[in-house]
Amino acid sequence: MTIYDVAHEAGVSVATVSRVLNNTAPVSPKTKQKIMTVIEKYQFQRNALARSLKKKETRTLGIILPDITNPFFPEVFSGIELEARENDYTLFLCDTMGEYERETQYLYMLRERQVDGIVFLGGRINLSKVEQNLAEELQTFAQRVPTVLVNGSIPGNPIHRVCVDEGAGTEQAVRHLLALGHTDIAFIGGLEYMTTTMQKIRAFKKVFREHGLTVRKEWILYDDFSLNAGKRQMKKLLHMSHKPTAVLCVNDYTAVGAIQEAGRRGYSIPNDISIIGFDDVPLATAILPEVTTVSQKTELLGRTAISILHKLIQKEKVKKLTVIEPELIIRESTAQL
Amino acid sequence: MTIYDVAHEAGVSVATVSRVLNNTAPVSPKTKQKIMTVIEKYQFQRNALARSLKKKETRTLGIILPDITNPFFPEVFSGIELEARENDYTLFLCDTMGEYERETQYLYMLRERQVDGIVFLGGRINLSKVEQNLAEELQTFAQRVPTVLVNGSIPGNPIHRVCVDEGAGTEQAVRHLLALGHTDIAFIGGLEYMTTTMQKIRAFKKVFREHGLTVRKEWILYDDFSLNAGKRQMKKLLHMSHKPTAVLCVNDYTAVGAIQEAGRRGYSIPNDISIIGFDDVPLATAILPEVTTVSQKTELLGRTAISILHKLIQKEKVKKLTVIEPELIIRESTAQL
DNA sequence: GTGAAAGCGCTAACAT
DNA sequence: ATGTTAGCGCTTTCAC
Repeated sequence: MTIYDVAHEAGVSVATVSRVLNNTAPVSPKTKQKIMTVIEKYQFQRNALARSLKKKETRTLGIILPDITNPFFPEVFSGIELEARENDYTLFLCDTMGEYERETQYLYMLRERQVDGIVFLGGRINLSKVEQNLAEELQTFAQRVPTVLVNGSIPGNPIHRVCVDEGAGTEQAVRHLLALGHTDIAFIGGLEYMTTTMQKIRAFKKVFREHGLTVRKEWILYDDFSLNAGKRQMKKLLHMSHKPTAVLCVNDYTAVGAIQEAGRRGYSIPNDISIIGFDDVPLATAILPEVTTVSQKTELLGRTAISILHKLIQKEKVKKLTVIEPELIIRESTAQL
Repeated sequence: MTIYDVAHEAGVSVATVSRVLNNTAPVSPKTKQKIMTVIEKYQFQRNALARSLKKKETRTLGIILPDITNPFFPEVFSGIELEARENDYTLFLCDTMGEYERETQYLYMLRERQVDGIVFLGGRINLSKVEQNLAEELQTFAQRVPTVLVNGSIPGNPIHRVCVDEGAGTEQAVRHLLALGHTDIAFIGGLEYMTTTMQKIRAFKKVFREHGLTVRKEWILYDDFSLNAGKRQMKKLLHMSHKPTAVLCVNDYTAVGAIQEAGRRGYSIPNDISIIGFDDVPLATAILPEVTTVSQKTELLGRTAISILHKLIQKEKVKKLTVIEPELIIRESTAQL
């Protein structure tokens, strides 16, 4: 059923039907009524494809992320969805499952589908050294379709982005530990070549330096971002002759893994060791002790990304970088030395 | 840039360009080459809107689910994505956040967008008594666009569905507990009017009946599906004069909540109380003790849903109901009485 | 092997 | 207030 069928059945022209559908010009109550009756009778729904083709706007957005299974992403997706809904966008969700090549594929696919904009999380924009061609590709893309990066960047920062200040968050965490009397602090997890990891370690070192302390190189343990990373590296730490009294983790997932491993080996958290996470995903309050962590304000992060993207789409002026201040959430996994 | 521009630049007709783009008819190597050159030079990408409008197929699917923040759903979404990708579908993700009204909105929206099919998880199809009009709406919808329901149904089962046999899974769990010597078993969580809850309780009772046991009414504790539900109801249980020695939880989330609460009150799991979850989300292995649970085989579930949907779309014959057998995963939260 | 042209369902400029 | 009509960018039939 098309707009023509409706027009015919109601004895009017397609233009008039279009007018009542879009409320785009005055139509007499009578004809309007006639048309509405037909629409309801046949449950007519217009074809968004045709509409978008003509209007050159799809009201659709692409979200590219590396792993929906990692609890951080559903949380920010939730914020994205909320804000998108308010602005009447529908979302394509593209999970690259950590493969950079797939990012490229999705980028092309989304352009073919004429999305009004995209938001890009994780993946290549988290690499401290982005391959030249990956960066260029994304930049070229961003010139053609409005794009915002979340918690990441590419060299030269040519693309709009919204970021949590992970350095500031880490500083808060370290200061908290210091205030509790800890100076033997280790850092667990995160791939060395990702900015999330680097920023945190940099901030960690900075605070130490300010306090005239130095961080022990053997206590900086790189790994991936998984639960098992936390377990593995905690185990390593616990085998050392000189053990830290507190450990900072790259995210809540690894923190939980670390806590589990410590518990399994008979250590009591936080009495024997203080542990601190990052992100504040629901998992952080699921375990005993509940994890002290740094909130990324995930919902706000998602909402902000869309609100910026929306402005970009309307060609409003927006500043290139929006920073979100994280917040230390003190719970049960940290204690006085 | 359109196909016309390409045609013009290459000195051929649009038909020919279309032919090489779609490989839909033989084109001489020479002209093909000319066209490819132009395409690469200008980075031409075709407009999927126009294409879909003409072909009456969009290669898009709508996924409607109640809460992407609940770890069960990202897991099945992952399976969905995997299978969708293999069949070249792109996904609209619609999170209703538990609001039935929003399901309706998304249903309409997806039809306007001409999706080739939808998969529907949770929400109204999980209600043991679906409101008449909600059921009808969905049924009418399913007649017009291929639809598959995951872990749910509506009266009369007119729509294709794929379900995990939650009853069978629960039976395995109860038998496991029985085998460990437990007969004082409680059940925690789940809204009373949802099928996920009902099916489990029914199976629970059935196994008890078979063994000549009866379940204590005061040990069946309804609540929602959250972590806090687990905490709340475990607390209640622990305040009773006669306490169960084992508890069955409606999902892993509540199981973890229950474990946390028990631990907080000084009970040792599984020594004092055995606890068993359902779903087998990653959370289940994140805590100490790792939780014994029933795997829903989430990835398989997602993949199956799409593979059925795909067949439906191609108008292949598919059986109305596909059942997936769950599997008991014995870990650390259950022990001999 | 290639081209001309109709048409997918809609919007919007122009006419009445 | 309403109708006519020209596209939007593509696929596909029908000619040649």
